[in-house]
Amino acid sequence: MTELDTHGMLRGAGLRVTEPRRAVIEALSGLPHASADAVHARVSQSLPDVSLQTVYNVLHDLTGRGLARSIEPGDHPARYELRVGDNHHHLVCTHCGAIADVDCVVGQAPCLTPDDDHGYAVAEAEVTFWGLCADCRHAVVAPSPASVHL
Amino acid sequence: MTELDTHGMLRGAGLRVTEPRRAVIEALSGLPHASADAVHARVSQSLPDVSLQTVYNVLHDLTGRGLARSIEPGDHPARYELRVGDNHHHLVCTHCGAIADVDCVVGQAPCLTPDDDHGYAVAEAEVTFWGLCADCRHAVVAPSPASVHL
DNA sequence: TCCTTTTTTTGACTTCTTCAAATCACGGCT
DNA sequence: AGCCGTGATTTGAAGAAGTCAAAAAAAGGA
Repeated sequence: MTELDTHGMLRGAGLRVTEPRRAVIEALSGLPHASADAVHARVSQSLPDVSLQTVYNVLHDLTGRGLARSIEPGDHPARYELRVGDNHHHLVCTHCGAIADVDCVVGQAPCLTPDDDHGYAVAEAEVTFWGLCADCRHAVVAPSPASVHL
Repeated sequence: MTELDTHGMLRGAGLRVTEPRRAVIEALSGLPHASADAVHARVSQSLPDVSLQTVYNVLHDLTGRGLARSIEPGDHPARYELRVGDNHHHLVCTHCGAIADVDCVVGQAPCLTPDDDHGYAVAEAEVTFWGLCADCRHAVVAPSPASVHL
């Protein structure tokens, strides 16, 4: 198991080392693809006084310095991950919003060049796979109205 | 120029034909990638009493019946388009949210199969290219603080 | 034309996220 | 080791986008 060097990460990015920030990084490490709320809940276990606003601030700082990445799937709340810079994509559950990682599908830079860029300076290509996660397949598809038994 | 058969589209989808609905489809036809607000503004030119809520209702109905598609780019408000079922993707401006169409990049179904689907029933692959549109490149990048002249 | 069902309106409300001012604390410096 | 300035956190309020719900209006089949 790789030791998580929160101190080094923060200082390396030019950020001050504080308990809330270390706790957010640790939360994200244990909960990849967590929402701000989920991070807050996790952080609150060890630091009950950290506010949700602080979690938002920290997540904003981390993403701004490249230590974290935010994923904003459709109309689901934003989620955050520490995996950055390795060009991977996401499976998103249309029902519950759960997210899973997908390593780059076609070689290393899939679909990275549109044939016509319409004058845009393209910086990044993002691939999102939409579907039902295993849990929701069972919960949503399987029990038809008539077959549900409580 | 193809004539827009709003009546046929609606009836074909099992929806009643109403002025607000025809107007929304026409707005979308003239403004591809319009937000609900933009559609409402356009519709208001001919039908000033149509509420924003109605526009939301209509857009919801149209997307539900497959007549329109909604695009939800990151933290920008949702946008809508009539082009459906032709597997194209989008260039989104990170600064202003402008959207341009990109025809399918790699063959016909790019990156459509993740090697590991993590138990998800994948229904769709969405590719989004992020970058600066031509206007924003000039507005944001070009004028450095010192070189701006009012 | 009448009647049922679908649409539209109105207005309040939810959720996620950001803004702003005041307080607090990290950490470079002496 | 202690001070101080800048950067971090808290608090509380506000904002944007979209949804919910009940009542009024209109579409279109009989």
